[in-house]
Amino acid sequence: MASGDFNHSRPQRKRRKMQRVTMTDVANTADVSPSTVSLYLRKPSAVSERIAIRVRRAIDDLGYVPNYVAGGLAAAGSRVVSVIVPSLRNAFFSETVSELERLLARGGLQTLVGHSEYSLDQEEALVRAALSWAPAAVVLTGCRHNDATRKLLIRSQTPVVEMWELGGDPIDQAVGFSHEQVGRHIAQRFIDQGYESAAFLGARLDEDFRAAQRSQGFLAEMEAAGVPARLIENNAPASTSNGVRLFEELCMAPVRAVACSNDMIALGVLFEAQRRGLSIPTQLALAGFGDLDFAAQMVPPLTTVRPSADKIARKVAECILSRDVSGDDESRPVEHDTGFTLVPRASG
Amino acid sequence: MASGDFNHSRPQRKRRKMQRVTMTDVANTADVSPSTVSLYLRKPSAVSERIAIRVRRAIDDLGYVPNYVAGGLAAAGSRVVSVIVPSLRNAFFSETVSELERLLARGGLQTLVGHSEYSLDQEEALVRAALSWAPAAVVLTGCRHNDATRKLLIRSQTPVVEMWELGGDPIDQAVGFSHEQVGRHIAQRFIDQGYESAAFLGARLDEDFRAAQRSQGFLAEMEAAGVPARLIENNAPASTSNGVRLFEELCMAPVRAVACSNDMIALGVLFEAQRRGLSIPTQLALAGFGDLDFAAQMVPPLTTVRPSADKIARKVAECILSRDVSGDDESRPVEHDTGFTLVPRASG
DNA sequence: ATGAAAGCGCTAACAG
DNA sequence: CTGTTAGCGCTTTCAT
Repeated sequence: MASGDFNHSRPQRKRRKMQRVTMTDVANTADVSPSTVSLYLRKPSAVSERIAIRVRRAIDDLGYVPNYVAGGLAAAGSRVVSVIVPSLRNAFFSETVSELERLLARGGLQTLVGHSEYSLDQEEALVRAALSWAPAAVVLTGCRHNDATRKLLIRSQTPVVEMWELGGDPIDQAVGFSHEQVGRHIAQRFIDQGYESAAFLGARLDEDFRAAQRSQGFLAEMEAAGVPARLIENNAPASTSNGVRLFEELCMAPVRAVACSNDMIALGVLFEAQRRGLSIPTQLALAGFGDLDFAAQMVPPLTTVRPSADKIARKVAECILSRDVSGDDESRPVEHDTGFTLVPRASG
Repeated sequence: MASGDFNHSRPQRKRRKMQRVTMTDVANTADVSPSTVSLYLRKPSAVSERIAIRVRRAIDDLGYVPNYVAGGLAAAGSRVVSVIVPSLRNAFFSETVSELERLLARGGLQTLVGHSEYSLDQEEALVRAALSWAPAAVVLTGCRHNDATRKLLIRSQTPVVEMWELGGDPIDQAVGFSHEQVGRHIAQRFIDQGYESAAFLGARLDEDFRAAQRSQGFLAEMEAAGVPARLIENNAPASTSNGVRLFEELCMAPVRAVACSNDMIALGVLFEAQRRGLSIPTQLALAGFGDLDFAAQMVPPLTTVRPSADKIARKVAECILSRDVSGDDESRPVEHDTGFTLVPRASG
């Protein structure tokens, strides 16, 4: 990525010189010095009650809103955390971002989101932009990044958390689980049930490395057990309609059990199976990944894997927040395994 | 909200005084003045090719990453847009945020997200935090806000876009459609089909004002047509499992047609109906809202309403981006109706 | 416990 | 086209 890429200020909106209320205004009104106001804001207990009252009044009267931008500059580090996910349309990530935002907000941190559309170059661009905010931390999805991204991040000294995947060598901290193991567990379930043939339905496997790993684990385990298993894939998003499409393709040469990239795909399979009069699990066994809300409601309920998105979010937040108070370093890199749960249900 | 709320800098991570590469460093290396570097970054065409080359080299050699925080301070206005939605778990909003983020990024704007959990007070807190970033714009969901929020926003002179709903009096710009009309259209469809009784299944109606308006429109239209219609509601999220729950409650006194808060709820109804052996649409007609991906795949396909989340996102981005270049003011407030489409399918 | 002073890294007139 | 000069609003020693 060339250097000319960051033009951080195109012709800007003519913000009229509105006299924003500043800390100095507050100080004047309260008849104290600006630094005292600053101190009060950051550590109210450090100023006398008499002054605290005056400052508080001034703030309310004036409707003062602090300027984090200025604060960030002075303090050499803003209170934003940049979170970069492949896609917000994906329920896993929107769930994680949602929980993360909530948790970080408690710690006084603002969440900056970006989505890479599963592109490593796009990710690099986002990281570049993120670093321009001198963020308190950068959260990335997965442990596969291009070289420039890694270099940028390491060089910046910014705390980094990679989430939703384990196994690469972490830049700093990693929180997630092994997707290959997920695939293996599903395969094992199918093997235990005695199904004699199987397939994995995958979407965007060349971009979604985690889904690819699940498929690989699945196929490997099947092969080890001597159960014939195929991979059907395409490059469309992991949606229900794509599930229908993938399953249609699979039906040209049917199998006894099918594992899906995720629950959305599985939902598509369920519908298409209904349309074709295929009974689940009698004629076709079905498994998904994600344990999204509807999985348990399906008819029949879906066998799936619960990755606990919020557990990941909690752990990530913890990494960031704790790092934030203690200046501990050199303890990295670390991997935190949040595990996953196979949820056996009637579908397969 | 009291004044003590914003402590924008808790004991901060001890960032060692790492010598971040600054613009001055680049200037020195390239043997030009800092302002020339700044100019090059913002308007490459304004510097001579000779110097451009030197600067570019220096940037690459040094691995310079611009500091937006400093830039924002100097330019009196950062290039972030704060987007506040009720929930990111909701597919409508994650879709909108996703698209918005993409579009704004093109314009060099970073997206700051916050979710209010459908609470007006929470929203106020988020707006307060957002304004601390001197954002280029604030995007809110819906047109219902508390007084403090409105005051804060108006006072700040920040461009505001309220999305996903029309009908209130906009603070600045509004992009969306009438949810009441959505309800009426669905009702009309049911009336046209000759169903003699109906119900609306609603989740969180006292917090989700938009869903509440859909229910009101629906009920009003039904009443006008003399078709008996009931409202079944609870305070759980608008999920598939809640759809099941609401429908179970409805089944104590069945009706001929049921309209749902959204498609997730409708999916729950479909499953529960299947379990009870109720045939759709023969015995029960069903309609949703959202036209989520799976709606068209359901068995039978779901009659629903398509709000076009990305159309909203596009229009919002347009409002922000265009405002950004031309300093036009005083043209507000404006409402942009993005409309919606009733998508009739086999379910009802 | 409070204040004075010195920047943080960059942009934006303005001069040359 | 390039450089000089002031800040932007806040935090942070360091005195008092």
